[in-house]
Amino acid sequence: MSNQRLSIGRVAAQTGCNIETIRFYEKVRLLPVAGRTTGGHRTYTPEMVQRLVFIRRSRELGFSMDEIRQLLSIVDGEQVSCERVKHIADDHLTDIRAKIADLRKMQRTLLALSSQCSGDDVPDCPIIEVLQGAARG
Amino acid sequence: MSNQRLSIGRVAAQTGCNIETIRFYEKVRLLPVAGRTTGGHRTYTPEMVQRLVFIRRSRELGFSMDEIRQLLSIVDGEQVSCERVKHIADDHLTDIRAKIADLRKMQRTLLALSSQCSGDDVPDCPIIEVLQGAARG
DNA sequence: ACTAATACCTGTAGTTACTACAGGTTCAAG
DNA sequence: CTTGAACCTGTAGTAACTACAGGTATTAGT
Repeated sequence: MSNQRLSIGRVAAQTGCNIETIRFYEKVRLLPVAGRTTGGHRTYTPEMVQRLVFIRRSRELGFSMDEIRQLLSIVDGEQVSCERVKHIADDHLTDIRAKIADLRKMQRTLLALSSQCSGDDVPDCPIIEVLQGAARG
Repeated sequence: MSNQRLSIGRVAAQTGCNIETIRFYEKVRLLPVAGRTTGGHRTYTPEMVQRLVFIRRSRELGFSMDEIRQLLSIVDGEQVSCERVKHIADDHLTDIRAKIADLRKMQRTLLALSSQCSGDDVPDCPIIEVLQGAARG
């Protein structure tokens, strides 16, 4: 492979992203169509690697592909608008808060149930009873 | 419809589950195959409704279909083993804790970034900078 | 230059837990 | 007996990938 164009395997190794995922991002147009060698293997410029890093970091922060698309279109635009970025981030924070609240509710209920459950090999299980329809506090 | 066998629509209304979901649960064998009228409409006994309630409650607590299958097989068994139920519940609690931890990490990072972001219509956005590769504290 | 090992290619199907049709049949009420 | 609502089957779509199968390119070593 020529001097600075990288193979997909090297990009994967550098970014910690796996090969199928890189191809997948191209398919769903998060990444631009890669260049090709004469034999048809994909080649990547440093800029594309950078973009992939951006995508991965965004995913790590829980942004959806759709949100990432919006972020990328801002980055690709003439100038970045901090306002629009903040809006996307804050919406996402609201989602995260809601998910945490849901999980905590489950956790509280389950902890309460589990603590009433002896864990012995007995047939009377409070967890099952609640699931089957007993009222809950 | 005869005296105590309910139509799928009534079951849906009673349980708050939607019709497609009920059919789906039958297909994936969380619910037993429903009876049929001569014309082919599904009919449900109160026991089946009960089972659906069980499934729904379990889903509300975040149990996966697979975990629910395990819980149901315990319920269907000769005798309920509180030990096995508690084990499933406690594993699930571990999952929940991990998910909450992940979300909180995202939340912390995003809050830090968002707070540095003026939200003005300016081109210098700290969120974008971090996503593009600046180091992070 | 040749060969073998590894890397890469395309395309499809599977994952979770549903939801949303399309196009047809049955049921319940009047 | 008709109409409208409820129901039927089967397929495809959602999110974000992952895992093949079956074939071709590249690269390292001789």
